[in-house]
Amino acid sequence: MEEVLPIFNSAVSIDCVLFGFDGGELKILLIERNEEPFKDWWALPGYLIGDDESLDQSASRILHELTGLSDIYMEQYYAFGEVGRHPQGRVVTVAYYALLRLGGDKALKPLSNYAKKAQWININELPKLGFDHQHIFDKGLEKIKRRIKHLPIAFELLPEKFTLTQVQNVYELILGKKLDKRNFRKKILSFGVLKDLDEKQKGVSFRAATLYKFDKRKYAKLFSKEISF
Amino acid sequence: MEEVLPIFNSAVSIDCVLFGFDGGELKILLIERNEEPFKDWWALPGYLIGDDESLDQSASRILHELTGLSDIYMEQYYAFGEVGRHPQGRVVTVAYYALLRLGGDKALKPLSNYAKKAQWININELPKLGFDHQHIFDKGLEKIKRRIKHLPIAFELLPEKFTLTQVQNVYELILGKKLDKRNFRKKILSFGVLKDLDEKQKGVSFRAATLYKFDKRKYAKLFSKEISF
DNA sequence: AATATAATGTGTATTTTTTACACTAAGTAA
DNA sequence: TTACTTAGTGTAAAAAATACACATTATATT
Repeated sequence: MEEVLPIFNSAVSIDCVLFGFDGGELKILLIERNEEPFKDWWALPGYLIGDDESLDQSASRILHELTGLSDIYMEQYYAFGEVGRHPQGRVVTVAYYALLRLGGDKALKPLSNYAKKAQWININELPKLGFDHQHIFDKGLEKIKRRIKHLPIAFELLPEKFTLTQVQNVYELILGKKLDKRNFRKKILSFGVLKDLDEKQKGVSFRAATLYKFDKRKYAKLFSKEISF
Repeated sequence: MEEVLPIFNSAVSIDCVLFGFDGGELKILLIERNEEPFKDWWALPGYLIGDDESLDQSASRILHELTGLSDIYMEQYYAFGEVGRHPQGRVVTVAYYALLRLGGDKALKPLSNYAKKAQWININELPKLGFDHQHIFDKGLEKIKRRIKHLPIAFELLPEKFTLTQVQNVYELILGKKLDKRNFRKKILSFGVLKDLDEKQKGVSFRAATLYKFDKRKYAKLFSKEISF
């Protein structure tokens, strides 16, 4: 007696929640869609996985095609599969997030015309999003809030050289609350992943702050360590 | 100009990693498969999602059909989608875990004959598993290790009434190391979710320990709280 | 040159949390 | 009654988290 064989009638997509920090603001990357469904709507960059790609590979490729960005390490955080979430059929989407350093160099030019354009938008001024993307974004924000408390992932948002005040700004934006300056510095330095560059900020109109960079080797070690019970 | 429409040529499945605690051992629930591929192999209980079910609903239904268990709260933790992971086509699987109290009452009887049988197996004595299920299990174990450090989820593994020593045993099994008895008790009680039942263990051959139960209301509150930076 | 401005950068005392550590109490079995 | 086995308990020390305020420095203005 034979059970029903798998029926390949579904699709799997990837959606990317990319956080960026720019001009003191926390932003995410959205595209303006050029295709139905939700043509002309804003949405998270996302598309169907390819037949010969793992989920991770799909995520990188899709991000590249829709935004022009490459070499971005993204982390998978949840799969969304409500029945009616895609109007054209059953599409389960796997969501990824990443934290990015913004600033001049990385241009946004969709290679596919599936997206009209890609743009960084302040997370407090999000437009109405297509599909269930608002929900996917909300979960992504929650996720990084939890993460940032345990690991110094905030550095991924900053340029190579940064000041401690900038780091604190990122934390305050993500956590949505003010932190004490002295305690913050004490704690963030205690991770042991910041290197004092013996170098000052340039082009600021008041006292220049010391620049730091972060030590990738030590940073990587932190990820393997676990807090013990 | 028209982009390619979504092509519905994939399948999505659910796999469940159910942890159970019994006789001082940490076990997971496996099925012996009755269908190709991997007929006669051991595997995690899992099957394809249904057309009219969300992922969560599918997970509950599949678990029930393959093991007879119902009313189990499972949590999604990762999606696995390597290209060759399923020999019959592209199947992306979404993994769920749950912690269960074992013991007499819950019988294991697969309703579907997709599984020959379901059985609890010590996590240190796992057989070779079909598909990439060993990998899925490994990730699930990692996940609960991290979780148990922050939230008292171990109680989900215990019977309604339990002793503090039993709780400690569960922690030690999951974390894979010995813990100090006094410090453990201090900490576990400090969560404020345990209720002293003023009642002793019965039928043990030495000094009987005090029984506790856990307070579901306070327990639920813990989940919403966050540790602040 | 002097002054105002705005952000940088620093220390300590207090409280809370974590850790390390060893013996007595109670119940059962022989 | 004795031997055995597990339950149950406290304290001191160390480490981490918190609360809190002012002097310093570079620039811009007059």
